[in-house]
Amino acid sequence: MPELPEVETTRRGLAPWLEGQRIEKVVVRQRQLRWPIPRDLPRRLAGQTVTALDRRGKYLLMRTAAGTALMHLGMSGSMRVLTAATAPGRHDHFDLVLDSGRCIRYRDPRRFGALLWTARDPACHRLLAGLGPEPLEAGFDGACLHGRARGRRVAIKAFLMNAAIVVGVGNIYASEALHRARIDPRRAAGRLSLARMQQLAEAVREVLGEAVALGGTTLRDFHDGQGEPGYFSRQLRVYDRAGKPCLACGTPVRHLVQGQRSTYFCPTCQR
DNA sequence: ATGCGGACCTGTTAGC
DNA sequence: TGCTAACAGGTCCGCA
Repeated sequence: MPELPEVETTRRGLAPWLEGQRIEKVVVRQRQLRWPIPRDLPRRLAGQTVTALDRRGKYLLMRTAAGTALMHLGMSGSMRVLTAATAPGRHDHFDLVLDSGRCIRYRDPRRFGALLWTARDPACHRLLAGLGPEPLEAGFDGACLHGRARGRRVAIKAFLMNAAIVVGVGNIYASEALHRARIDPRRAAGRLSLARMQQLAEAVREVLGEAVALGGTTLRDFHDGQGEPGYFSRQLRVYDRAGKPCLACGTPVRHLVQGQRSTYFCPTCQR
């Protein structure tokens, strides 16, 4: 479900409720997520004050003086602000109960998400250490894409979705960015000129930036911390539009499968 | 080093 | 109407 814009939307929605607040306790109902929630995590987090809620790629970093909780929403995760008394549902796997009486509840039907703890600099954590640049910050541009693509034969779409190259671009925004940059998703990454990579970097920034501004994309079930859907869905130009006219030229949008993931593109606009 | 396929898990929908 | 298969927004890991 969540790509960078959805995670950032979640972060922005939760930050005001978390930052400066003390965590009274952590209630774990289901430990088995992508990795088991560490047994000592509730003990380490209880009594701590949240100094900041940050994001790195699709990970949320909840910082405290004792260490940092890493949270990932996987494919189907979401987090909401509730009052602690609200009855939990079947897939509500853990709660962060605050002194204020609020409760940040994590829900994830498929359990591909994660809640982990690190007492050290989270940037050095094995899951974060190898991540590429943030697409909406300085350090990401066409030159870095071009440089990293040298000699590589992977399809540009898979390349773009590789978090070691750039973080935050998932299946929806990869198709959207390639359409805006007019690049065929099947092209070998190493065969694209610097100029085209610059267009692609710009398209990635544009798509993700607009999506963040609209609160992300809700296709089926994404909702922010307040339970609101994202409004970028309407801006999607190719994703989930197979057979419908390309909004630029009218050619029917094509669907294909790359590496077990759906890709959508316009065979006329994208070369 | 790179690239590919499988693995993790549940819910929803398309098709027979 | 009911069953089954395919598919869904992620990404790590092991193997060739």
